[in-house]
Amino acid sequence: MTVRTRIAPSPTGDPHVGTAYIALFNYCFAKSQGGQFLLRIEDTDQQRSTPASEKAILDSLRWLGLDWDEGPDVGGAHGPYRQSERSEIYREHCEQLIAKGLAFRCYRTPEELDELRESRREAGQHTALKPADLKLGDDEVSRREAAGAPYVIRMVVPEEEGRCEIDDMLRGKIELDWGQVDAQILLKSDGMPTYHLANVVDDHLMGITHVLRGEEWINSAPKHKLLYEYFGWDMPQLCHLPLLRNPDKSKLSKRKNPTSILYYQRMGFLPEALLNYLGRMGWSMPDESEKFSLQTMIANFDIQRVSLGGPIFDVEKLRWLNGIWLREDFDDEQLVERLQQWALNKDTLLKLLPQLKPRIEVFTDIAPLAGFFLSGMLSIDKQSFASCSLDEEGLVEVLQCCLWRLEAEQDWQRDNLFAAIKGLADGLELRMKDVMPPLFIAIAGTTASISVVDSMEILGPEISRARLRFAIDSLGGVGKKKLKKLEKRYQQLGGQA
RNA sequence: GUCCCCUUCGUCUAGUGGCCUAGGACACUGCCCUUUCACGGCAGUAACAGGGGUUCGAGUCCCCUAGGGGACGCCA
Repeated sequence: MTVRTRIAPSPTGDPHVGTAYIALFNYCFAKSQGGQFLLRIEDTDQQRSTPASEKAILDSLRWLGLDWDEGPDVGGAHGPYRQSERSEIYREHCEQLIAKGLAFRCYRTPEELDELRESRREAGQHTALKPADLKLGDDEVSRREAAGAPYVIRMVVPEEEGRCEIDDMLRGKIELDWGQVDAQILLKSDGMPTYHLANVVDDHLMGITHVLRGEEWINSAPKHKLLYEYFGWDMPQLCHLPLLRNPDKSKLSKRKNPTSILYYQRMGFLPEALLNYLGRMGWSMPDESEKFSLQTMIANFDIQRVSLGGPIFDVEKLRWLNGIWLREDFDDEQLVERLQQWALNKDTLLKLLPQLKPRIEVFTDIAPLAGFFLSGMLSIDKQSFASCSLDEEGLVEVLQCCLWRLEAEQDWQRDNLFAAIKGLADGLELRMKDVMPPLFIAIAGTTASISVVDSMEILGPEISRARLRFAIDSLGGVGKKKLKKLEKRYQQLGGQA
């Protein structure tokens, strides 16, 4: 048996706990049956993937203890495969399908596609575009071809009504309408494959026998089934896992919850506890025990014990579990080691010292000055911002815009951070004198502190962003309507910058 | 809007037709331990979404309704 998780680097470089969640179940499923666990990196979307974001996600999985196997040699690369390195493979497979009449080149422009969808929406129900909808006259095709117009390769799908049956290991038979299945793009105009093509081709070449993925993929399963048929390959067993949720039950998102594995790492959670907690999401041990190691989970793993309701990620319970882990499974020596790995080490001190030295006279001055570097969320409330020049509404606006700006910041260094904040202040037509104090309070808890951009650099993006969010919340948060207005304004600024 | 998935305490869950007077865990409350706080121990509040079937018997099987979520991209 061989399973594989596809990992998609996020544009911000944050490795998402949802990814680790899926990876964990793939890992346990494979290992419990003596199988292989492979990784595949999605990097054909130029927006998302950078070497840094890839590294971040691989490091995170390794930190959690989810080591992947060296899979079969597919297209000349080992390890966690990268799609873009083998774009030729996907093109070849597309050509095969075209030759068999199961795929076609499509020269439709984005504008035409919008129109087609719109008219379909008005007339009927499904917005799925069929090959017949997309077809152009022969002379029009050759005209665009001659003009060197960009094209994509799409798959042929059934035009007529009917049902497609999908087998799910947990849900049994799922029936979906062919009507909602569109002529999916397989190869984008830049020559890169879409998930759907890459997924099927990779899985076949890698010898994947079981696919465990998030339930957001259920609706595209018919496309995948069709592709397997087109290629004449056996389809792996499918298994759709529930999605992790925010407290408001929507799909887990960073706006409402810290979702980055790096955040939990920086906050001082143990990888053992985080992994354990993820294993309790939608899954339970036969004896219902709460605390278990990865090895224990594997030894007791039964995919049928997955419960289908989307579990809410509850940081409170994760904290409790982490406390149990560090009390029960670590003696003082081991804990010292973990603490040093975390932040209590020479490197951290060396980073802090240049900031601290001018401000201290004796060592004991350090604790009050640098305490916020070792803290999670600070104990601040509305009162903490009383000395700021802006009113509460203004404070929230500034902090929210800063948050957005800093969420987009790829290169987390003091000078970049300063430039970002300065640019934002200019755009908002505010003086730095008004913008900086709330930032100081959000990041350090007080305006009497070391440089805020240096602090942010040392704290790292995860904690810094979380503190900004926390500060916004302590000021009462941003209402939905206001958020939209603000977002518009912020986007206009983005145009200037 | 259309299609799909899901539904047991506030939250994570046990439950695979009789063992369910629905069990455990987090959180919360109270008590004990303790110079304090925490840890630990003990106890308490709290759920089968609603309605119809099937069955001798339904949290468990079927149907309808409601609610929640997801998908409808040259994102994954």
